[in-house]
Amino acid sequence: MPSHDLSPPAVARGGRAQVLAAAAELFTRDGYAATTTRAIAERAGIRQSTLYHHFANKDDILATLLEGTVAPTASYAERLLTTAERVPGVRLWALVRFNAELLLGGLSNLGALYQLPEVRGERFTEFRQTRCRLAACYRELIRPLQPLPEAELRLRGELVLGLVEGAVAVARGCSDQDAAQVATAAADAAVRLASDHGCPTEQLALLRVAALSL
Amino acid sequence: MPSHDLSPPAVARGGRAQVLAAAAELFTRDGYAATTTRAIAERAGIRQSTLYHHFANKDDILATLLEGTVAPTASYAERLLTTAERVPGVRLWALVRFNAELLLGGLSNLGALYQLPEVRGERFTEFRQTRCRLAACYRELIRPLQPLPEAELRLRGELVLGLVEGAVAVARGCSDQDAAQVATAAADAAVRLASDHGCPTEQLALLRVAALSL
DNA sequence: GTCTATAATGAGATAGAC
DNA sequence: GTCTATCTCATTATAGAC
Repeated sequence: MPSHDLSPPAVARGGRAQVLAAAAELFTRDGYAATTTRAIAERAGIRQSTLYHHFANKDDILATLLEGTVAPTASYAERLLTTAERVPGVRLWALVRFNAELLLGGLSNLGALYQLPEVRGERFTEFRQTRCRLAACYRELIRPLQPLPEAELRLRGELVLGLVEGAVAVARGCSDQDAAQVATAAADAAVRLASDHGCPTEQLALLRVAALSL
Repeated sequence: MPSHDLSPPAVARGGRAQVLAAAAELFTRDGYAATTTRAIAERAGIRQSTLYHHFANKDDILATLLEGTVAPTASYAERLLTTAERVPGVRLWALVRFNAELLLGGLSNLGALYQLPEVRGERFTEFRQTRCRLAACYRELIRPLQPLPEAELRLRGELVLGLVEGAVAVARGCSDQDAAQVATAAADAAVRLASDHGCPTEQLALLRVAALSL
């Protein structure tokens, strides 16, 4: 056999992907601590003990899930920073929209799990670092919208990031709003939040078009 | 003895108040499910089983805690609605500031617990209803800032409320920011978020003064 | 890679003396 | 109103056969 797995992430029956999907649904619906490994296994169509063939423990499942949502967003954000878009706000809108859609659009609202106390553990170092990289990108996209001392930029960046991750809670509350609408609303709100002078609806419409064609 | 307790909520040694304070700290630090009744009791200076003399069960402790933060805020909000303040935004600023300070300023950041899956249970009906009343107040304070169809007003209200409750997560991240600063920043952000045209820093300064003297 | 079986632990809650 | 003692049950994780 080769020294590195060559085909691990294929969607197999009862495989890793099934377990992750099941865990995502249950973690977001019932909470992490309240979700038992039995419940995950049952939903994935395997026995509880078989989980430990795919993952080292329960934390490992959560960490995999979180890294899976934050890593693509950070990559997207870093690519975004290399593009030459002159109009301030367009890239921020695009990033928030991307971020919110990824968090909301999947099978489950993984964003709500970012705040979990368990995430302070060691197994989640990589996740936290990637999220820091993402936060830095947010700051770079806010900066041209509003000149701000570094400390205040930091705070504003965290508020915007908090708004995005908090949008999942909103989506839960408004049952008749679908994910795309909430993601768009979050992107609008983020741009408004970023700058002191806000952003009127007409200008926002232009921003959206530009952002969607990035 | 009288038919109703006449002096139950006094801060007694090992009493209800001690238990609540201990639970608040542990719930916010370690999470609800991960906090054991033993740990709460130990911190309150009593034995685990004695908890059940003060509360029916674990949920009962959490529900008491949550009702204790949302009820004063809803009362304040409803009083605010009866006052005659003409400048739009002043009352919204005041409410957000009050709300954020209460959530952040106590011993613990109870706002983070609002999103808990357990809160969907029956024991939390009263809490959820009070929070709905609070949300309605938020909408009434946003309305004069920005004319909006009812559905969009609803969404925007939820975003603002989410921002406030999410501010606790921000406060955790920025260790060098104290609660008052974050609360002020949240109030600023909320006013900016509420209206399409935002709110420049100078105008915000006037708003703050007016709000603080309400 | 999945299973059965079970170990090892710790949880919430109750009983009843003082 | 607090204690000691304990019940009952569910949990994570492991061992080892197939």
